[in-house]
Amino acid sequence: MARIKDVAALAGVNRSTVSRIINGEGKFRADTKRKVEQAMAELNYRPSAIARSLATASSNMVGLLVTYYTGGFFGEMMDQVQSELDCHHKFLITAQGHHSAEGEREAIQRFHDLRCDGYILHSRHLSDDDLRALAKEPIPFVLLDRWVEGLEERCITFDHTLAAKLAVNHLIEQGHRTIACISGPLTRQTSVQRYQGYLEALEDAGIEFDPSLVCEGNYGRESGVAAAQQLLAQRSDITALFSCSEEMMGGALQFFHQQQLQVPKQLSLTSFDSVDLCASFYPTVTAVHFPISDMARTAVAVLHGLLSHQAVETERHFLPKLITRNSVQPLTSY
Amino acid sequence: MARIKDVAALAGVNRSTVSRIINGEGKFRADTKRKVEQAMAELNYRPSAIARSLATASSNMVGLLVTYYTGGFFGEMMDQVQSELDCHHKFLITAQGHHSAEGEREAIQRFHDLRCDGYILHSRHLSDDDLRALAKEPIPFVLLDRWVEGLEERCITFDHTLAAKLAVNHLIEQGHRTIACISGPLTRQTSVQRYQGYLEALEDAGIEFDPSLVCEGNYGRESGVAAAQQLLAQRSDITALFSCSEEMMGGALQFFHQQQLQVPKQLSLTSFDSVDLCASFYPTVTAVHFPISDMARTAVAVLHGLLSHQAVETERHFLPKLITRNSVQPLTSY
DNA sequence: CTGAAAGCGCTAACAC
DNA sequence: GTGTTAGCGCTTTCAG
Repeated sequence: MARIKDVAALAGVNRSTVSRIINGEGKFRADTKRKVEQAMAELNYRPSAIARSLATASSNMVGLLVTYYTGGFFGEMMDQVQSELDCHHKFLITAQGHHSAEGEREAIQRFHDLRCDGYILHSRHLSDDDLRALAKEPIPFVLLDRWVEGLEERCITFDHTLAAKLAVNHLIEQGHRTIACISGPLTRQTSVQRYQGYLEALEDAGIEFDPSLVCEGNYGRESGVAAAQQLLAQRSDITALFSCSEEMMGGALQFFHQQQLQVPKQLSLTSFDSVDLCASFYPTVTAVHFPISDMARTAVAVLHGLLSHQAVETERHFLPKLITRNSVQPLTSY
Repeated sequence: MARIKDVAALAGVNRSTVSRIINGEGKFRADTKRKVEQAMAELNYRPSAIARSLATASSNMVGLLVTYYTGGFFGEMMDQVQSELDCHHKFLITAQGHHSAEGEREAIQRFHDLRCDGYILHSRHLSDDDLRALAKEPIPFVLLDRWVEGLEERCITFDHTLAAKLAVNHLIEQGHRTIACISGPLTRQTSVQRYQGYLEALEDAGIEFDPSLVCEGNYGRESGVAAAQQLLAQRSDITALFSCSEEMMGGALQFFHQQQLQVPKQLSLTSFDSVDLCASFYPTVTAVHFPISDMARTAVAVLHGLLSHQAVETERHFLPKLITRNSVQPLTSY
């Protein structure tokens, strides 16, 4: 593997000249430049990002922490982050948090060991205090889909409560009163927010809350079928259901099909959705879209601002949008 | 950020002693070790992977090239690769090929710039010759789900032809004769192999091939609905259908639902499947499982063997397995 | 506009 | 067992 000194030797110049030409710093005699470029081509020279990192104290790497790789959600996120990073000629390092604070800590440790310039954290298990402590360290980071007091500038957030409200309101507007809810794990901040939205929508409409109408899932498909089964067993009078994740909705829908339940004729459905899975169900399911792509892109922009010490003017808070499909029917038409 | 020399100074020893202790090389006085460890803890010291890479000429990074991040397939692959790599204390770098030879080349270039120790390539667009040329370079790599002559040792392969045959045979065994096929893009080696399996199954059973029974998709869900629509329009006598990807099967199934077509009563279905999407459909779809997880893990093992110059005894060729679900019915029962 | 020389943080002979 | 001394491949003052 050719090194800069080989190029310099072949071109008959000093290493620093080659370095400057590579980095486009200053002016050079056209002749010098030509010779150097020719030498680089001839030797098939590519500067070592590693050596460069050491010399510049900047690795050009960005760490992305996610909870898990499986499922479409993470891929979407990563896709956006990588594309944006490509524009800034930065490398992406990923690590999963393995569903524990310890795992997330280890992942960040790896980023640190690699001397990443900054991190994008989709952290679900580190506490607000952990994060605030991390913010005292010199490495900048942004938080994706998380709000931590005192770290507002680094938070890319989404209004989960409003989103859930939108989805549930849509059912209420269609005349539904007995609305079930499959929530996410209530140990997670965003799950609680979504659940909260469900509650608020009911309250706003003057519908009394009934705990037998809610079932806690774990965001996975299997938990969706289990929840649907349990809910229907508990309450045969349910006319509508709201799921806090698309996977759980998929599971629920599968169960309803098995039961020969007609959607939306006998049961109206709305859901959360981040990767448009709801568009692929039958029937297609009306859902609030969680704009993870936009948020991921914004995260990179904000981090880039932090890294280059420039203020970034982007909106950090995202609002939900309801996408109407074929899973909801007015109650009156029964 | 503390450096090794700070630790050495605080512990009152030489840098190389600290280095040796970190890397567990040789013996040290218990006392020295204690002092050093204490100093490291006190300074919150973490060795710089970058400096270490430069000094050892080994980055401990492995590059993973994939075609695209979206969808569950890649996540599954990455999950396995990362876990295995974790065991060997290696870092994972990923890049997507963006569906072009140029994109794949760029991705590999990035790995090279970062001085990755080795690559795992899920390459779909580089030619066999490109790959053979790459094999002449000093950086070792393995090919995931690809067979290239002359590179057998580095190829982790799957018998796509046999897999498709299994899926189609299953339909034939149930008495079906008019079997449609939604193929993948026939520009891809593995797509062709799957299609080939369909043809061979027909031939073995003495069923004449009819081009109006096949439609080429692009592996995406949308192309599945389009293909299903087209096939049904062309041939109303189809009794069974085989899809070369789970996403396309999902699309097709959605279309069949819209058409009120009963599966498997009026139409039997089999599919390829890598992330068990077929288990989440309604009805669940009988499918041949593409063991991407096992293959990904094997890829790491083989690459690790290459990196440590040890022969690896693992089976590099994977065989399909049919997973029977609820989408197939004997033809006689019509 | 280009060269000389020091240094980024670590490891690896080689001494002692 | 531990210290000394060179690098690894690049950038970056500082001269000229």
